[in-house]
Amino acid sequence: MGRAPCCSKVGLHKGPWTPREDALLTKYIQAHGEGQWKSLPKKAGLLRCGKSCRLRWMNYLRPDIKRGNITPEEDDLIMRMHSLIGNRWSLIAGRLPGRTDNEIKNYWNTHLCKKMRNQGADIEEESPSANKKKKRNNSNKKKNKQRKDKMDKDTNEETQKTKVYLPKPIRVKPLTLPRTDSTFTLDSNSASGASSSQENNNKVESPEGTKDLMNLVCEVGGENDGFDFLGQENDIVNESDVVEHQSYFPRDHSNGTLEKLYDEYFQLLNIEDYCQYELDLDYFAESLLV
DNA sequence: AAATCTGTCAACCGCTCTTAA
DNA sequence: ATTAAGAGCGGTTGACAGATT
Repeated sequence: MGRAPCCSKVGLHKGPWTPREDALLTKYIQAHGEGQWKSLPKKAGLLRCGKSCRLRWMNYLRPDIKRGNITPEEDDLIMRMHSLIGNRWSLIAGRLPGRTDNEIKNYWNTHLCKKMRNQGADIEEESPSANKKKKRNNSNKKKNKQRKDKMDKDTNEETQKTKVYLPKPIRVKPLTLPRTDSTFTLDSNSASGASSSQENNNKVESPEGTKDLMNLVCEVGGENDGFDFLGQENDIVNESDVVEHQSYFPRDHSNGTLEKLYDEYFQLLNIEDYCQYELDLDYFAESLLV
């Protein structure tokens, strides 16, 4: 539709947030709640666009944000989830209470991508942006100090907050194709999530691929109930959902898609580890179907 | 000690999806 | 049915810190 970017307004601040801005935003949201991002900056007395406010809140200021290193358990879950659904960072983050999609995405790009590559996975050698990063600007020591001071301050504030690890709500509807351009890596040979267009060979790009994923998600959800491979008696979805889901299933198994997904899914979740995540995956499926 | 390189991550951008008028 | 605003997502950028040369 060609709307102008929300941050295009003259006079709006961009770049790193100041402690004062953080305080204003936090105070406003604590008083009035989240939402109405468009009008929030004005009401809160911020010279920021709503989008920027939302991002700052979601990725940094929320009280339930979990700080600190990714644990090995989280690391493992991220890898498995990524193998399963690709770069759906918000979905993956939804499985890791207190973690943000941005954090997961960054973690993947900086740690796991490399790790997978070292393991011989079919990951691209280096993202285009990684090459560009090599040109650095090391000036502006003043900003260095400002940032450090701010981070120190934030850290102190963080430690004083009571952290409540609430699961992140997920906006996924099982009956619609979530994104027309969505791609899902379901090729277990690559065991990777393919983060760039260079890896399209490993992706299922068609809408059919999307359907496969949604079906797979339903399978996950029904598992504890002795799930039906065709999703016909999935206790989690409601009746009407089931009908529509069935219409998505490739009834013609001649191409073996469903069987392949099934195999890959259990390869990804080998029995030992799966026991560890069983409860979480069950919850995962339920939350997807909200 | 200075310059350069590399890793990290907050923030931005552009796009799609949802919803309401 | 159409349109526009709001919301959210994933990709990318760039500033900064620490490591290396």
